[in-house]
Formats: sequence, C-alpha cells, structure tokens
Amino acid sequence: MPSPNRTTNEEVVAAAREILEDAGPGGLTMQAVAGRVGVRAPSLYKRFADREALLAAVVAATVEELGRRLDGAEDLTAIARTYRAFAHERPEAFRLVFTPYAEQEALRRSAEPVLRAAADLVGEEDALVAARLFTAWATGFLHMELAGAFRLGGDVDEAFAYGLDRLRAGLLAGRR
Amino acid sequence: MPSPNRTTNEEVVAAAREILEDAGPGGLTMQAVAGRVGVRAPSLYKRFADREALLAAVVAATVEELGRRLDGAEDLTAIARTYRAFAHERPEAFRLVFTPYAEQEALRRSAEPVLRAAADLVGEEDALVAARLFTAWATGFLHMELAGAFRLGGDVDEAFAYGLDRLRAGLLAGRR
DNA sequence: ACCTGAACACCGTTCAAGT
DNA sequence: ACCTGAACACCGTTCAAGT
Repeated sequence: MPSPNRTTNEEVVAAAREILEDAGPGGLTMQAVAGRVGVRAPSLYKRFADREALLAAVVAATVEELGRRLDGAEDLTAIARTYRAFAHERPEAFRLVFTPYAEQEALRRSAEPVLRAAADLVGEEDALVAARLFTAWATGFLHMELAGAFRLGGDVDEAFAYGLDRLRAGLLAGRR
Repeated sequence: MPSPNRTTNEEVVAAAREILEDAGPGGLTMQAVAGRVGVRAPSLYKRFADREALLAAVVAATVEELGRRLDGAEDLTAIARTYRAFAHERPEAFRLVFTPYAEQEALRRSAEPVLRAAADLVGEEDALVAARLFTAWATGFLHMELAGAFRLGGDVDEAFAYGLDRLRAGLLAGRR
C-alpha cells in the first residue's frame, strides 16, 4: 500500500538551513531536522545517504542562492556589498561554503559574475587571477569579521571600503 | 597518597594537534587524545573543562607557532610565503584559526609582523587597514586553496603571486 | 512505497571508588 | 592528588516490522 511522502528534499534542506543558523553546526542533528519537518530521524535516510550528504545539500542550496543574488551585481563594488550582506544574513552557512562539503559546480556558477566584473577591469587574459584575488579577499575578510577577529579596534566598514578601494586600484594598475 | 601526573597539558595539546591533522576534527575525540598520552578519557577533564576548551588550546598553540614563524619574516612577500607554508603544513589547524575558538590575544600577537610590514609600505596611519587587507586576502586564498576551490583550472602558485603583486601595488598607490 | 520503534555503536561527560 | 570503571545522555545509523 503506497503511502504519500510526508515531506520533500527541499523542505528538509530548508529546515536544515534554518536550524543551522539558529543552533550552529552542532545543533544541526538529524533528529532536530526530522522533528521540524514532522518525521522521525530514520526517514531522512531515504532522502540523504547520511548527515554529511545533508550538509552538502545545505551548502549547495546556500551557494545557489548566493549565485542568484550575485547575478544582479554588475561591478566588484556591488558584488562585494552583496557578498557581505549575504554572509551577515547566513553566517553559519557562509562558514561552510569554503569547506570540502562544497561542490565545485555550484561554486563555479556563483563565480561567474565575479569573472565578468574582473574581466571588465583587467581584461580577459587576467580575469581568472583577478577574480581569485577579489574572492579570496572578500571571503577572508568575511570569515575574519564573522569570527570576531576585528573586535580589537578600528572600524570594520572602513577596513572593508579601504580593502575594496586598494584592490581595485591594484588591479587597474596591472592592466595590460 | 599523591600520584604523579601521568601527562601534562602540553603533551595533551601536542597529541590533539597530531590527531587533528591525521583524522580531522571529527577524529579528534577525547578517547583518541587520551589514548595517545596513555590515560583514560575522564582524566582529560582534570586539565580541560571540556572538548571545546581542548580545541581552544589547540588553536592557541597553533596561532602561537604561526606567530613565532612570522617573527622572522620582514616584508609582506616573506610573510605571505611563511603563512602559506604553515597552512599547507597544518591544514586542519589552520582551518580552525579563524573560528570563534580562537583567542583574541594570540591573534593580535601574530598580527604584529603584518602590521609592521604594512606600516613600512603605507605608513603608520593606514597600517591597520592595510594589514587587514593583506591578512584577509591571504587567509581567504588559503581557505579556498585548502577547500579545493582552485581545482577547476589555472595555476594556483601563479594566482598567489599575482594576488600578492597587485595587492602591494594597490597599497603603494594609496600611500599618503 | 514510505515510515517508525527498537537496537547498536560511539562519543562527551560525570562521579563514586580506587591507589 | 590523580586516575579510572561504570554509568548516563545524546547522536548517527541500520533494519525488521508496520501501514
């Protein structure tokens, strides 16, 4: 006798993302996720091989959303602003993006707008290395900000603006 | 009847650091650490309040060692090289440095050489923001490299050299 | 077909009892 | 004083049995 699905993969991932932000990675238990979608923990194994696979799906959904938002950003300034707003909104998920959980494919898609903006600045030939410089800076800055590494002094917004400004200047000067 | 200590805090932390690199954070269990220093897991609670406190001590020791190595580096190029070599040597510990586990004090000490090198380049007034630009880039780059985010194409060494070069150029151009 | 209770392995942590 | 066996709570995961 077939019984209808009591939940969906999308619903499970959405629940996991909420729990992740509310309770951190340690609070993201199979039981907590199951409870939020109204099933028991063993049922989740029909949908995800194990907790790690669920985490990978959470990261994939996060990277996808980030990619969608970045699509609207046209230059490095807009991209940086969007990127930072996203990290502030979903700090726990953001922390997981650059871990081995992340899938290459989704990362590549979300890197597209950065590559385009970098090409506009330095040309096609150096677009990749320039995009990596920008992404590494933005990623590192946000990781440090979220970890509280900037609590010691100085204005964080000012440091972000300075970094973006000097980065753009360095890229423009290296044009060829 | 007093019994002599069968281990020391330093030995426990050293064991934990080895296990962390060999087996990742998931393999860093209290039992594994205890086993390596020749005691049972409950004994560790005489030395560290809980697993999180032990992890914090691991990160503190890591940051301290990084700081010691950076002391020998005089300019941003040398610092970048040292920083990258360290991340390659202890990837798992490096990943934990910019998390809430890290203590502010140790981080500040290890930031000293970067501040000095930044001041040499842009002057005292902008040294802090310049150091944050450099550190964010280096940290982000290494996190991405360790996460395999650069496996898609292009030469990683070249991207690192390009980033450092453009960063220095941007800083120099902003001198005032 | 999908779901679950029960069970197992494993881990963090506590504590009374050993020396 | 330091160490440990035993116990407890909690979690990931499996699976036979339910509908």
